[in-house]
Amino acid sequence: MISARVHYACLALFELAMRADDTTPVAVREITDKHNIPGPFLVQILRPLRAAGWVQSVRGSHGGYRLSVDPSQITLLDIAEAMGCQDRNSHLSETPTKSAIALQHAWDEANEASRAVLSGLRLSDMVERCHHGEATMFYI
Amino acid sequence: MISARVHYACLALFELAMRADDTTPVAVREITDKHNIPGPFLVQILRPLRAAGWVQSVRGSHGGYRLSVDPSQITLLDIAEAMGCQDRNSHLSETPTKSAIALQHAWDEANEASRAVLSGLRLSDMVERCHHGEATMFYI
DNA sequence: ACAAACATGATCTACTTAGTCAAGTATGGT
DNA sequence: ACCATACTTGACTAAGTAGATCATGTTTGT
Repeated sequence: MISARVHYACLALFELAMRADDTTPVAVREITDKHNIPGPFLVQILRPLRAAGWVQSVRGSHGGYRLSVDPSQITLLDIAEAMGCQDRNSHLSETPTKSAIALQHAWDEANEASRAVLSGLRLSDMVERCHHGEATMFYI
Repeated sequence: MISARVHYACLALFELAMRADDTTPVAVREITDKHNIPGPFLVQILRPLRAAGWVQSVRGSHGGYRLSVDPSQITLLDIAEAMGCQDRNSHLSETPTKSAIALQHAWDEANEASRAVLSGLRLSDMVERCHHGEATMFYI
């Protein structure tokens, strides 16, 4: 359900958010090293993030990336959707039966439930969680 | 998130559940015709359903399938899991960072939310929904 | 000029899903 | 006994996606 792209994108954004007070840009290399993200893969993941206006890139020597929005403005759902993953969640034909429609509603409900969770988690929340340790924050 | 296999499996089980009072088995052909399921594909979908003990097969002429459990005993989550879909939901390496752990918790939460929806929908509920029409049952 | 670092587009491989096929086995009707 | 019907099993193919890599170009600081 969650692709590696989305996961890596989130890790990169966390990293940028955590270093947002420092004005010097963060090199791709620093992120891939710290989070074990396969080298040039992150580059193509950062593209949609830049297209979404969430990060800025600085070219040339000492270049890198910088967060360009407030971390409380982005949710995990936003990130997941920006990465343009394929959803094969519609199974309705042109002439769906009652069963198929009822079933599709069920899938939609389930999907909506997980989207609700992700849309409730902002980038700022996640950064806070990382700083406070994870022991007491999950109640599942 | 929901594969065609799971969708088809549910449709087949709906059909069997709706005709459970009739004791004559339902031929695969009848199900594929009614629900536009590609021919021999349903056959291999019925296999895990039989393995789970939810359907019985009758061989030979006038054979077919019959539901062998109470429809209130099976949930959509049960069906989805019985179809053995791949989950690529764990993104943790051997030495995960705090960020990766916090993020994985978020994915798990989202996943759990949708599982909760599916585990709340029993086969009997779905059959009822099909019979009553779908207008008033969803509140999203 | 040179090196560091981002930009872009093409490409490759492995895996999963969806769907098909063929040969075999069991059962009921004639 | 024979035959049509219908399930059983396992192998197989096709297409699409995710994950990852590479080569080449461009920008900027020293």
